[in-house]
Amino acid sequence: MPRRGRSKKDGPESGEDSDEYRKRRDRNNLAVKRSRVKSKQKTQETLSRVNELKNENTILEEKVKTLTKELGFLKELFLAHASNSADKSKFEGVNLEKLLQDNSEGSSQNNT
Amino acid sequence: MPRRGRSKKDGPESGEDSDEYRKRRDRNNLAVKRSRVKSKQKTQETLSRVNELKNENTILEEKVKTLTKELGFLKELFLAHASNSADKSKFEGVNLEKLLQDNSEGSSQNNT
DNA sequence: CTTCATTGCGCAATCA
DNA sequence: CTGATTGCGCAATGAA
Repeated sequence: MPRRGRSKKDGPESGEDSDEYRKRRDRNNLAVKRSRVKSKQKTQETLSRVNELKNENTILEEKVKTLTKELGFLKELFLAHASNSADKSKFEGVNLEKLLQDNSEGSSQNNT
Repeated sequence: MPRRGRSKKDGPESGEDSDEYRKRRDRNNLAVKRSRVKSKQKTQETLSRVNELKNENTILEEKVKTLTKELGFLKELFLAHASNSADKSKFEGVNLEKLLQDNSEGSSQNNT
């Protein structure tokens, strides 16, 4: 809300004569320009960020695809060999049946 | 550059009397508001997009991590079994040595 | 030429 | 008080 608490004349506020006024205005105009330049830069950076993230994303998706494929391949091989060996239900004590079933969501266990 | 080529009076351009002028101004002011609202919306959407992408990214990175771990695990298992079996250099005719070496870059082959 | 959209700019209010 | 932000209107210009 306008801070107009002055009736007629008790002190310059915005529309002053021409001395300090012009000086203030010029200063502010410069500040405004600075601020706007900064604002536009930020906008551009945000747009760039979107592109960066899109690219990272694409790369990661390809990676997931590749890894999934490899994993599937190894599992097939595994099962095939297990069939030929009668090791079916035990392979180093690993639950192959469960492990080889699906890898969409791996059980996260830190096995260093 | 300002198109002010008029000396005193040759035709209304921007600073007209008050009839059409005000009407034009009001219309433009509305258009400006519309435009600015739209602009701000777009800015917000871009920011949201950044967050969406960041999230997708995090999820994908976790997925890669998990898959990599699983793959490493299977490969170890594979090698271990191969050692105990003397199948070392042949396992269904697969180049285990190469396959199990590294999976950072899988050979992409569409095998439908 | 007319209309609406976009953009640079200055003013004033407000924030910090 | 000072600079930074922000809503707003004006005018130039772009686009249809």
